[in-house]
Amino acid sequence: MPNLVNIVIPPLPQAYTYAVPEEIEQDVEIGSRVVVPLGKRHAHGYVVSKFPLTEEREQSLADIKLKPVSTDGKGRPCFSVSQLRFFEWIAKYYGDSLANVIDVAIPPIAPRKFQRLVQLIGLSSSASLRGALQRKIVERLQHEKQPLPMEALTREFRGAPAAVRALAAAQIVLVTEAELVDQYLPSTQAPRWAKTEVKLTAQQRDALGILSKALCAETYSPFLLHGVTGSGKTEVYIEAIREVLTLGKSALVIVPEIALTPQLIDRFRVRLGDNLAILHSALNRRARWDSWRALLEGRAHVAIGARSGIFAPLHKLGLIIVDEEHESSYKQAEGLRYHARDLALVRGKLENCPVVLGSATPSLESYAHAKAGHYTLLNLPTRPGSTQQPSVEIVDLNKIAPWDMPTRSISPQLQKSLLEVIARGEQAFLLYNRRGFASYLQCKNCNTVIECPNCSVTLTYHRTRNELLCHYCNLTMVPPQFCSACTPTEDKGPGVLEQRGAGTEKIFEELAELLPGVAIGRLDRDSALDEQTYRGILDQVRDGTLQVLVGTQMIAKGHDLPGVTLVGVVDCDIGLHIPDFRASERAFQLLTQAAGRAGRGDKPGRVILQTRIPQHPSIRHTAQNDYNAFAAFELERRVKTNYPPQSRLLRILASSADKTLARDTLARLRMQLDTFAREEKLPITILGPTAAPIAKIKTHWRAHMLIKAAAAPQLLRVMHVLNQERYKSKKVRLVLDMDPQDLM
DNA sequence: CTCGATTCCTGG
DNA sequence: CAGGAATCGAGA
Repeated sequence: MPNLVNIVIPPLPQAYTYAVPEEIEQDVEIGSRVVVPLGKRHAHGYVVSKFPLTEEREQSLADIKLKPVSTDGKGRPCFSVSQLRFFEWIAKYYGDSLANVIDVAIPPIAPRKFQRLVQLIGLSSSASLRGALQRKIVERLQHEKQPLPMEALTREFRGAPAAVRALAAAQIVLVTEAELVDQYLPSTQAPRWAKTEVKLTAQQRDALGILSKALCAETYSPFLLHGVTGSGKTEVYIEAIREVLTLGKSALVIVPEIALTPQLIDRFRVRLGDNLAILHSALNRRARWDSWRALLEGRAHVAIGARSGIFAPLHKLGLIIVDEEHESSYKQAEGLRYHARDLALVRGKLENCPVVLGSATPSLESYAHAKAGHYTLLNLPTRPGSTQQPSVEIVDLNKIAPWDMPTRSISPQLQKSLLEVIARGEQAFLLYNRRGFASYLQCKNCNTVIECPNCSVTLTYHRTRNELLCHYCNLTMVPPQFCSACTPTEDKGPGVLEQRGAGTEKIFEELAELLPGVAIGRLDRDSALDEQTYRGILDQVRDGTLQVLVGTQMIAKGHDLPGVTLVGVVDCDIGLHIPDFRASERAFQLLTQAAGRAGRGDKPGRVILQTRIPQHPSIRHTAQNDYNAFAAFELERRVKTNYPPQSRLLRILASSADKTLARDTLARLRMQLDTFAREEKLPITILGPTAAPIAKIKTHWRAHMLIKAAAAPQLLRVMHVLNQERYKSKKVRLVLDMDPQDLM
């Protein structure tokens, strides 16, 4: 009787049963990547279960003809059994297929690449060398300690292959075949600034002490490390990881994509050695696959990765760290909408290991868990050494007459501080969380605002490109001079379009006017097109080439630039008036993180918050540097309104090219769910359907519905019902988003 | 009625 | 997803 296996073949949602030929029995394990005949072709799949063919199985499989699996190569597993349990949990929780989870979790395999290496073996009495070329090659090899790739020799000397062949025949050189390992290789030498040994502060030692106990225990234990900006959370992480490694276990570190820089990696590598695998979407295919295999084969014991790093194949996981746990970018915004921080906790539970969530501004979800005693709270309330938290001043824009403003957006107070900072040779960050030059163009005559033809948003004017740009579908157009919506009138002529609302480009211009001769830079998605330019701009701040940097939220994230002593938030109110229950929380996090960029060196930092609502909790508590007060206030509001963390949410987003179909579909589903909830006595609240805040994106009309429940299991039952309906109409796309972050 | 295009459906 | 079957619809 042959053994059978269930194979998942992404993107096909279900599993298929195949027979295992006896010859390759040992090569087919859970997690093995196999080749299977599927219809008239061959496909790649993963083994997800293995079982013998019994009588009853034969019955249930009676109407299908079993085909055999085969392996390509060794058939080593791509993931472990415990990872499979994790994948199954994810599939169930997010209402997706196991196949899709595996597809998202496993990096695409890269074909192995080999290179020929040439090394010197025989003694090179020059007498035995024939020709100048052979002599040159031998000379070249003598200067190298390590074997040289054939490719390099060929590049250097024309006709090298033939000469090497001759040298090999004469036993002077040895040519070997080696697999080309294309892993991430940061600077091999420790960078100047990276300290190999660090003395922990008393606070850091205390936090580490509590963690240490848990590291030995082999049980799930979640921690919330609440450390103010600049308090040195990374040092605690690194020391904890070192302990994990001495226990013979492995550790996983998740950081936001934007923080996963060569600098950070060097910092870890200097202290942890080459034991490190990096998982990063910017790595090429082979490098990513190589990191994966290094972990799988136990050659590396620490993984650092962005969101998708949570799937890393570590053995004997002893610690999971999620840095900046409040970052909403940990939630995948499309496809499998998983939350890496939430999954870190799930994985910790499945693997029986501690999980550390770190942040200066914890999410309310994590704060609530800590407060309820579900997580152990670790505090780093101050910066190490003599470094102080910056002093914060709120500037109430209501109290300043427009004619007293040095420029439209810069207050006298901010101007004064900027001038002082520049005079002292220090640097300033200005946060303005909006791209472009003008948010929209409006007709002076008829007040029509230019909107994107595909999306229900205004087009932003970008002056450096001289284009109107849609931030949702990337449509660009040449800005028209006059309004096309109204007919020109006798007295006024055609409708003139006015620029309204500012963006970073506008603030940049105001600064240039205000501070002639000062080197000002801009950091936003438009100026930092790729990793390179992004690093470049920050390096210019680091080396003092730039004195003032204006930018979007990009400038608020994690940089440690000692020269920056002033942070100005040009308009704190952006983002506070959007229809999202997390608006206040996000604003507080952004403001506090931005403020945290100031005064990280020896010089004291200063923060200026410009606002028209100075009494707003997000702004007030940022100014007082009081996370706990803000969190307590906001949590109470969430309790009153029954939003997370008080409740759990499931969002159902419908979109369709037809203007009413999306909403009608949801209305029908709502009736169905109402009935279901009544019959099953399911305590849920359904909000909507309503048009989504952005009613149209890329010509598709959007409607949504929110389901609230006290706990996840109720939402999972709803999800199950909806999944039946999900693919019934091709004209409407239904997205089920568990624990949504984005409600737009 | 026919041919090519388009949609639908299945795969072990 | 890919391949084949079923269905559609324009042209003869």
